[in-house]
Amino acid sequence: MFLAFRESVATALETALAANDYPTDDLGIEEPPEDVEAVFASSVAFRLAERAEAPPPKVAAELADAIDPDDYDYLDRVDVQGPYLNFLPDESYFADTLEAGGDAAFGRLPDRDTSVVVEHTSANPTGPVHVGRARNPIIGDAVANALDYAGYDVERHYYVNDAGRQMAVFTWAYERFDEEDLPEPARDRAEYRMVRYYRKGNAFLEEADPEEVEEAEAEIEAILQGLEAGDEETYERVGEVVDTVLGGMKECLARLPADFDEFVKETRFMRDGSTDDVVARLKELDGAVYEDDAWQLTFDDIEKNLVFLRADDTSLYTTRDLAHHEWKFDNYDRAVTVLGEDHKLQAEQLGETLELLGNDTDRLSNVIYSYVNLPEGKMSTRRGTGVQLDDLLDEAIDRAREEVEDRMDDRLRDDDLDEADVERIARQVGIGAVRYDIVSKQPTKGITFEWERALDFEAQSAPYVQYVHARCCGILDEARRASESASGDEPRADEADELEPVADTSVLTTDSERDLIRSLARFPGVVESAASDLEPHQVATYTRELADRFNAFYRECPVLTADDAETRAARLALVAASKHAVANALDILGVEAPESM
RNA sequence: GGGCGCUUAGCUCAGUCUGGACAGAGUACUUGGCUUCGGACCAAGCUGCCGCGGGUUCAAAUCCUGCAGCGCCCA
Repeated sequence: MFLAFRESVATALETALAANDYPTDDLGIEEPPEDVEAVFASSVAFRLAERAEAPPPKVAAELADAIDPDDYDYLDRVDVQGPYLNFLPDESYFADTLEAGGDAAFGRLPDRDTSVVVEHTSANPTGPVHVGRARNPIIGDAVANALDYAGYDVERHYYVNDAGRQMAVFTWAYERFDEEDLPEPARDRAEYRMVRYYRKGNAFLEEADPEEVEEAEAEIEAILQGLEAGDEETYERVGEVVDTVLGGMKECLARLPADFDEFVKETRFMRDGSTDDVVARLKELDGAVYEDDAWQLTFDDIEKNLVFLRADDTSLYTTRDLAHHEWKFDNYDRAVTVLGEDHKLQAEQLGETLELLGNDTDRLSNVIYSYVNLPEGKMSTRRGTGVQLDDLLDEAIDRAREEVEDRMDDRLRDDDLDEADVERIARQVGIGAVRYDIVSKQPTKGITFEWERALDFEAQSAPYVQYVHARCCGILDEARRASESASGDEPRADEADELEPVADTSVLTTDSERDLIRSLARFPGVVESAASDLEPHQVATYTRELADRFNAFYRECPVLTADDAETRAARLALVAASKHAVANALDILGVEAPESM
């Protein structure tokens, strides 16, 4: 309704402007401050004042007069408040919102028939996922979810850098060292076992006799050359290491959960010839030069050249990534990449080069986030410094479990939570809190990881929002049981929230009811905006507002014990809509919505 | 040295792209509220040179510019 109403307002304004011979390129539509009753407002009168040779309030009045609300859907009236035009919705706006909210898919936008590939995480398979990287899957997954809700056909990809020096070093180390010479793994899972070889290998290259290091470097070089030459045996050796480590990392990411439709390997674009093809086309470009023993590409806007082919004819990471991105363009309408700020220059060069190669780079967007650092500095898989994501999640779950147990005695509701429930709630709340904390902030802001802060369940956190969902479920559950015992019929098997299809909003008269329904109406607009800006934190900001509004409503308005049947039915519909909005908003954020907690 | 990003209440953050109605939340601190649908809740109070200086504008946290601090990147 929100989006349809915005359309109406835009059309109304445009028509009124045109009728008065004003330009229609700037409508100045905005959402007014909270204490103004309107859903939309326009500040256009400010800008027209000079041209009209009249003060803004007068222009605003003139425009308001030119609009007949009857001509536009959902528009009840246009108020003039000083220089502002305020657009107020009619009752059908609220009624339609309540009806739409009854659908479990509330907030999902119509199919756009447009495919998007979201690439995220793409961490080199060198070892356990640490917290420094954790922002990527959490933001990436939420971006993908937001696009999905906004009606795009979304594919989630993890690009696997299996052709670089890191993997050659890893493969060499894995074959070179014996397990009995390694320390115990921190955790009994593939990537924790495997990373020991990688660390040992790197330490060896730094500390061993120069002669031995030289020998090792020759073996590493041989692996790289083997990959470049398309040698099958080399692929298999490297592939074993890559797949094993990646297998463990997948398990870790699945705990968030962050799942992928496809793991796209870099070597794929070496083997299918597309990297060679890219190289050939790059050489033909005007900006291509051979300098300092390498083929490079110069740019107009970027100072730094892009080296795309070494003297020994080996390709570089970015060269292969160019082939990768052209493959994306061939298979998807749009491509979104979530990457750390350290890759920003690379990404700019990549975009420029794709453009020079004749691609339409408007189809490509990047979401860039700042790294999570420890108070004492950077995290590193190679050096073994940092906090592992697994440890953070375990700790979060442990603390959440303590909370659940502490609160057990205070619970008003006697729904007898058993051991399995406690464990479920601990997991939902613990992991939810970690994700919410990360996804609710602008990605460009730096985060310094601190245990206490990351695991704060108070504050504007996931549990606060999750609690609203559980409350809604509790009320709807009560309502269903009451209706079953009253009717004496067979228990209905369908959803509790389908109980009361009647949505007569005219009985919802208190401020808290109106505020809540207003917030509910905005939800599809929030989804739209979060998806088009690729900013899932907008959804997190919204969940807080919605939760606030719901709690205020809950306090003011008894639902099950409402004065009359109509009010009860309408309030139940409000609860059902709230439940759907909260559940779906949390779903976008990748946070579970518990039915009880 | 050059490029990019960040800087808003004691603390953690929205708001900045697209300038517009008195700059908002939470937390902390001070109060008050459970025989009533779930108190992980609600209500009231307190909290600001929006990093600093200049500019554009009827209007600047928001745009431009110089500077500082922090982060990232570049040989």
